[in-house]
Amino acid sequence: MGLIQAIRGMNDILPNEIAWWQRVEQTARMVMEDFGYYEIRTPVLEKLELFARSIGESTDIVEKEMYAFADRKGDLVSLRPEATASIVRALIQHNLHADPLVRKFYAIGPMFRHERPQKGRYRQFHQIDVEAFGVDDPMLDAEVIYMLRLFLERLGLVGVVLHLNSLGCPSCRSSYRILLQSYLADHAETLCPDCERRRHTNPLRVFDCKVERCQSVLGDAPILGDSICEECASHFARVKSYLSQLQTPFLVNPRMVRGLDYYMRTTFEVITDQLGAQNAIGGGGRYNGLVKDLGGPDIPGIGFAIGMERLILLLQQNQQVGTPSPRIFVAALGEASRTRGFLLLQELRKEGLAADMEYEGRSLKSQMRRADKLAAQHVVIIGENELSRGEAQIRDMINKTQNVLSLDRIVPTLLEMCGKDRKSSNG
RNA sequence: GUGGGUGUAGCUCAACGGUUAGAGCACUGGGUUGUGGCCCCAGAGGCUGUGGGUUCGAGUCCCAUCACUCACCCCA
Repeated sequence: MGLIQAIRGMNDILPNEIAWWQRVEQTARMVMEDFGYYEIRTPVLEKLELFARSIGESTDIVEKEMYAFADRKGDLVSLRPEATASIVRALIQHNLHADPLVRKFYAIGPMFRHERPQKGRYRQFHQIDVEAFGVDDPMLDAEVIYMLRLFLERLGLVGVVLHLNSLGCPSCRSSYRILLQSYLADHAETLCPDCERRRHTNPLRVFDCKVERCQSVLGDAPILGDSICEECASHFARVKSYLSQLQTPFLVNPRMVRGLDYYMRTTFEVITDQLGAQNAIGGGGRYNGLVKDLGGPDIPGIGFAIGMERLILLLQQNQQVGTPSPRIFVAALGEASRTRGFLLLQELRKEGLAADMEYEGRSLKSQMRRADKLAAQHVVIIGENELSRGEAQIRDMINKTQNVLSLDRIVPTLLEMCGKDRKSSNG
């Protein structure tokens, strides 16, 4: 089609799937707020520097995936590729850390990364994002992970595994890095070209490689967990202990490395095997140095993000959502009846009843068909005969029964019949 | 950014290089003076993604381009 289309990798979310989004968002809000999180909304556009400094100059996200450009004034800006940086910026800018009550935030909204689209990967995608500041205790690490699990459980998600790791702190990681680099140097000729490059730029990332040769090399590689400092080790041990006491299953994955530089100590990912190549539906970790690096006070932080598209794809594979609500349909025959029906329709809506009609004066049969398609529970039929007597018929579409009522009793009667659940929507 | 696959009706898909491009579902009307689902009949709906080329002739073959899709890469 030569017509204007949506930009590549950016999708319309159409009415027939919006119920999924609403359910996920509502569930998220309920769970997060029970845990003491407050919603925050930050701009989708930020100064480029914010992302470069927080995520890391040499990460893939910053190097090649950002929607970055110069605005009309010449300032370098970018659509946000993730939410943490913006929330930290807002925290610092508004001194939110000074308020002991408001240090836990959640945000829901679109993110942008210029990658080649694929199943579960889009250029505009949506995240539910959670950040908690000011607490270094592993109790919070465990609680954050527990909340993530509870959220997914409440949605009825099955078949996902929580991977857990500790990346250590900057000091123990740098000593490990040297260890790993020398090991990789010894096996340099076996590595794939990508890993040969990564060996210098970001050796930890070699663990993510899916090439078999590389994985076999890594079998004997030094493990980060063996060389983290005592403090980090004990932090990690306590996280695991709390999780066990919370009966939250996890899989320690010493090879899990995450793609953003600011993570340290606890990191985690929720993995599925049902989405093809894009197997992470959520992930996060601790980032104690980040607030300070961005010019704020030296306070710790931890958070995670959930990919809504991926989550919903998974839910759709295993569940169904109903279409909303009780509906009343007004069927009218003849010009005067149509006018009366139109006025009645608006009265019903004013009373909070979901109702609709056929506006184009089709045959009664056609109108009944439409009512059936809409799954209307009741149809109000106003023909010329009824109108002349000041009456209408109410047909119960489920029981196939029908009776005559005077027009002025229609609204109260329908209110009584569907009043109880008129605001329910079975999601 | 690199590779593979696919673009035909609103949707799912047919059509050996050869008349006027078909089917199912969905839609509209009728079968029933004014009553839904099932059934039957009829109708409407297409610049075959776009632009070039080969050919007497292209939905079909070639090139380009755009989009979708899967994978690499990376991540949510």
